[in-house]
Amino acid sequence: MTAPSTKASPPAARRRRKNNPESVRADILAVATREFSEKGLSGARIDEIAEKTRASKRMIYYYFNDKETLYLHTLEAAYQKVRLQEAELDLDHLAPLEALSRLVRFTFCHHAKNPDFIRLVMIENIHHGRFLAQSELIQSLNAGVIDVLTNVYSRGVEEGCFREGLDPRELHWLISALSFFNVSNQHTFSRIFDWHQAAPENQQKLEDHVTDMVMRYVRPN
Amino acid sequence: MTAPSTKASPPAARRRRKNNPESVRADILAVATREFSEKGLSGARIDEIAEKTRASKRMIYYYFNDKETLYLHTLEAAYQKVRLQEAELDLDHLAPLEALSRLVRFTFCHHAKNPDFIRLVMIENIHHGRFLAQSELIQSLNAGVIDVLTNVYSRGVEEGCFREGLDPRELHWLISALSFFNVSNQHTFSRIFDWHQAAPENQQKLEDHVTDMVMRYVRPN
DNA sequence: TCAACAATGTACGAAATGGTACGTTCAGTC
DNA sequence: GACTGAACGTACCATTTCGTACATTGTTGA
Repeated sequence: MTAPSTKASPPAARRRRKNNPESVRADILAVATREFSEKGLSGARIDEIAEKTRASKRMIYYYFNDKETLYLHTLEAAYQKVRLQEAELDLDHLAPLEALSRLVRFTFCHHAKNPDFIRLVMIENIHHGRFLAQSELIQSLNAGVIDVLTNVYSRGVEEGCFREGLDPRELHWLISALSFFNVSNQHTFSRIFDWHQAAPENQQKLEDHVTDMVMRYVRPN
Repeated sequence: MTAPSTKASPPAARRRRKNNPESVRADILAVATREFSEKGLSGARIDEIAEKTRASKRMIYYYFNDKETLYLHTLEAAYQKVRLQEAELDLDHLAPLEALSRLVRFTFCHHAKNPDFIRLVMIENIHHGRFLAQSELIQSLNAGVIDVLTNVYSRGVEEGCFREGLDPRELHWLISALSFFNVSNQHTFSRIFDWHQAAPENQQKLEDHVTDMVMRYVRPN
């Protein structure tokens, strides 16, 4: 029975319940991201997400209608975050060689630093991309990535430091593949070949190899 | 009440129940492979596996103790199958360039033709490779892969058609990454970039690019 | 000030799900 | 042919898990 201090005026110390929809929603989404990325759509438990949230299970169903919708929002939020980070990359003022090399290293490091995102994409692929297909948001977000590469690549071809005839989309595919695999298959690869792939020195080596590989692939002759 | 014909002698037409342990076990494993690779460890349902089997749920628990053990056996069987197919590859009598190129194409095609295996590895990575770690069988199976590559690579270096200083294990990593990603991320990549990656002509293009990329990576200078 | 709607807590329900108890049939041996 | 252990079927149980009904509290605008 803590007396509510001066009923409605200041956002004072303790109130019985402070409504804060946006924060609750964000909190749920953050917890859901961890849970889904860790255990997958079917492995994650709504009750467990609820427990780890400041809110209650009721709130999950209040803001997101059901488990699958929550998962979809999680996926969308993850893609949005990625695009925001990518947008910071400014390659237009760099020479093509330098720009491409930086893009590759950025992608590699970015994936390595965001395993949650990678895992969500893995999980989404296990589900045949069925949720991603429902999301117009994600579709629209990803147009720009290819544009950046197209720009860099065509500049490079003009200047003669890249060979002709490559498709920017396929180039993006190659860069993605190497950067993605580094995170997605780290556990099995490390265990099978008894090689601590996550160790900083090995990560550095892989980053160099991946960059080197792409650069060798695009250079003339 | 079909009268059992001449009680015990010939393996005649219809009997009430024909005990066939090995076949039942194999059947369960085959169904489990499909279910686990399709829906993951937590997504697959024992009841559903049982339904799709000629046997009953009781038999699953009879031969495999619980869900996780069944999953582990599924994983082991998948790895075994892969190694058997790889063993058919005979590269020792080929020139290094030809041998490496063939190895890359083989890996790429093999992965493409065995999405179940790829998906199981994805799922295993979602579980941090925790089951693979329990299996001495899988650990032992995978030693040979690197040996083959080491052989080809060192021959190539001697003959001067490969550059020095590369680590066969890292080379294997690169080949795996490109071949694996082609299957594992097909759904999200196709959907995001509105590109039918699974189409034969695109698969052919990717196979060529991947091979090309590896060959350019190892060649001298 | 007070109605009206938004936000939240509590308790519960129904179905799904992993696993088991218990009984029956098969197949080889003495 | 009786006996024994392996192979198998049926029915069931205990828990988990998604989701909801219902009551309550906060907030905002007229």
